[in-house]
Amino acid sequence: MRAEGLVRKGAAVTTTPTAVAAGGRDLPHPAREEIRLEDVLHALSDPLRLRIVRELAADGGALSCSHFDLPVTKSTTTHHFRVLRESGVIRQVYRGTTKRNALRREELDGLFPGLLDCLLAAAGRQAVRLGGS
Amino acid sequence: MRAEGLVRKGAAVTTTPTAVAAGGRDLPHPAREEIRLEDVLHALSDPLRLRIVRELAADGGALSCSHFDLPVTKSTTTHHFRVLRESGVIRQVYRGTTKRNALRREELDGLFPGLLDCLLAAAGRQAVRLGGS
DNA sequence: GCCGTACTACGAGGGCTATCGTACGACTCG
DNA sequence: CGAGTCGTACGATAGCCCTCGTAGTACGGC
Repeated sequence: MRAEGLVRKGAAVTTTPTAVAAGGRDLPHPAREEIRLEDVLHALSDPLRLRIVRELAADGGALSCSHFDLPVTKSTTTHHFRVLRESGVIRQVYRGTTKRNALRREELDGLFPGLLDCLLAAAGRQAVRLGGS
Repeated sequence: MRAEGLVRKGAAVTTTPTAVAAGGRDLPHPAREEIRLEDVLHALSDPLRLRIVRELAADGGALSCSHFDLPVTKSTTTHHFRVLRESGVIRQVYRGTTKRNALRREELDGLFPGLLDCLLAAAGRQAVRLGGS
């Protein structure tokens, strides 16, 4: 399928980098005031994303994407991190070949005091209740 | 399929206030232990459902579906209430031609202490911040 | 018995989401 | 430079979700 849209791209093509994802490699984050509760709840309503957030909170620092051993492919992992970033839950910063992911804890606490701790506590309780660690 | 629709309580039913309450129509609710945090968060990630829950919490009692003036049709309203019920957020009981909707506050507080209050507070803060009521 | 009210069931449409595979770009180290 | 690692972009697929309209059921009152 896929018509032969690309013909040995490395050959005679101009190879202009288009700088779309190049350049400073900045990632779009919502401003603090733009974070919406519904988006945060939706982001955390996925088991995989909730697990990511729990691990980030447990570590307290910044972890790379590859640090997580998730039962999905890299593409899907990228997708989930993007959802978390665009909802304002985490902040992503490039650092060499890896990316550092960290909770936006202070901002979230400012917007919704106590919510993050309540959610993490609830998730932890449920994990214990369901036989998890 | 409806072979069990023969409940027909019209006869000499005990009319216990708590059990079958006011009708032969029972609605399926998840047991307390079956309530999952992800489902609750997903249920509350919809603006309409979050609004319903806020009104229920503000009233503190049981409100009928038709009490809410939502910008959707009745079918959609039914759908949203069903999502809230099946996720364990609210309890629905028939009473005559109407249905009473109430938060399952005690059970939720038992499972996830403080979570509901945090969520309601966060929703209230956001409503104020966004110029709403 | 009959009608109005309150809500449900079912089916359909349109959009979003989760997942994957493949191809590609950016960076580091030999 | 070349190879390897880390992550992204794009296309595709399947499934879920929100919405609606129509038709139907249960209850209460006339």
